[in-house]
Amino acid sequence: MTPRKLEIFQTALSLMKSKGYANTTMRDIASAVNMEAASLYNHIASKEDLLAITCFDLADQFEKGILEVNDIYFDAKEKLRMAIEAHTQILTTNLDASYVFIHEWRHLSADKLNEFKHRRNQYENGFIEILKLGENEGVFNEVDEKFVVITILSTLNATIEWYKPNGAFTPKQVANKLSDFILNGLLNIKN
Amino acid sequence: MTPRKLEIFQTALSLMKSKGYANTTMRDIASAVNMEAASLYNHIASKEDLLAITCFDLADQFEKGILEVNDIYFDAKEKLRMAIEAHTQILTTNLDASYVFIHEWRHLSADKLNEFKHRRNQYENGFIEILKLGENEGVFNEVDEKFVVITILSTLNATIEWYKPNGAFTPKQVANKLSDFILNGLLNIKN
DNA sequence: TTGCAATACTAACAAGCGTTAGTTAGTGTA
DNA sequence: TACACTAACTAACGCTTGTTAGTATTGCAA
Repeated sequence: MTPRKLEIFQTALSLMKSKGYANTTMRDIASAVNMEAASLYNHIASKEDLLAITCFDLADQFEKGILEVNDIYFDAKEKLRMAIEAHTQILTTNLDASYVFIHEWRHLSADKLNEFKHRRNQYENGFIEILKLGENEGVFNEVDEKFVVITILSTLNATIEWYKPNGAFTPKQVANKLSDFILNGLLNIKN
Repeated sequence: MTPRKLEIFQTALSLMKSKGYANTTMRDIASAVNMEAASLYNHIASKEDLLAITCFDLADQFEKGILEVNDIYFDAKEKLRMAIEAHTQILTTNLDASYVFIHEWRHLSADKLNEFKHRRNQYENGFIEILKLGENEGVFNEVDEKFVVITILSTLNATIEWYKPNGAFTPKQVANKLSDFILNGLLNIKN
């Protein structure tokens, strides 16, 4: 990844974050990096590559995170906190890419779309494993795992809608807020 | 709204749900209702109208819901449950429209986009009102309200990713699951 | 029965799209 | 000096898009 290619990716992701994939043209991206649209093709193969490489690179990171958590022996509560922290770390350190990943993946072409969905399913299964462990331990409430895992991931992904890299919270602090919310809920324990 | 116009809207929303707004062409919609693209313009003014009318109609419903909840005297816990139920009712009884509302609103043109964001902010403020009430009552944990309201709404909106109208749960049951999750969290109280 | 409004059609336009072809200037290497 | 490589350019292609103009058909109201 040459510096110029990196610049193109970062610029493209930033544009796609604010305007969406479909509304971001190659000419938009080109003019944002001061070149002609045709010149982009010296660096990337196609517009879809920008999306696909971004999506699958992040998918790699997410998978690596959940696999590491599930490879280690810990109780479910601790595992869930670790998985949440890993997820949050990736989101907050790749804000634009994460935004595109979460909102624009359905613009992938058919075969890549299938692969993407399959890998997302596997990732969800990693969380379901933790939930089941917690239920066996008696630590988590018995839940509809599919419902809960979608809910948890939506909760985590909401981070990209408000997080500012130089704002009040470190990624670790965000992860703790999210873990507390997911584990304890909104109610004050006294009540 | 004539029957034919209704059919066009429902068909368009269904297509936009599966393919996205940008990838759904007027010719797609037309052929799905067995007419030519040009004929659609006897019923609707533009492609964006399909999106805008859908978004603002749902916005009306959401606003009405939160206003009713906040106009009634109740404790915060009950109010939050009511707001969650109202939100879930609208989502589950307008699945395609809700999907488009949640995922495609950013394709609105500039001025409508501003109005949309403004109204979404007002809706969030309705929830923040409940959160503050709950903190004053000592019932809710002290929280960063902006963080929590975005998190809650993301949690609620995740419903459209899995809910099936003729599936196992009524809207009311879904609302209860969501309320329980948001209020109590995942942890078994015994622990 | 006439006339009008609603609804469909065919044909086409202007704009914008991603991408390719062919070329050129600059840079480092044999 | 000669060559190859990189990265930029101009020009254009083929296609799709939302939309408009103009016209035909239909069914109800007068």
